[in-house]
Amino acid sequence: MTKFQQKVYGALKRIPRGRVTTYGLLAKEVGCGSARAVGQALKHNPDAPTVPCHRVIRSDLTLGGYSGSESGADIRRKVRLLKQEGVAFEGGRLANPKQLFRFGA
DNA sequence: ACATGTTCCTTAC
DNA sequence: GTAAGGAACATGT
Repeated sequence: MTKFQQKVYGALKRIPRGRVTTYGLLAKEVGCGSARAVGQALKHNPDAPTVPCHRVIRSDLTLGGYSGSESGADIRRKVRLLKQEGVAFEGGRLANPKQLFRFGA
């Protein structure tokens, strides 16, 4: 567990239910500025239920990836979880961009 | 829309 | 210590 991961997970847990964030915003929040580093931290997710990585999507409002795959049953589960929290996806994209959560906003 | 470059962190040799 | 990889973003063609 590195400090970077702690920061990423901390910020991730700060995301309220029914909202989602993007790799870019999350990266900016943790102070790295690089979404790829965040993706690495998320894919290493030591505690999946403690770290709602499914609440993190791409800046393109697409799902991006999940469990190391950009498509598959994992992605479907991700959408399902988000939908369960009130975040609907349409056409593989976030139906409501206003549900994007910005840190400090 | 597709291809290329950039940026930061983690892991492997 | 050096090299390669990754759930991305931005820019150019």
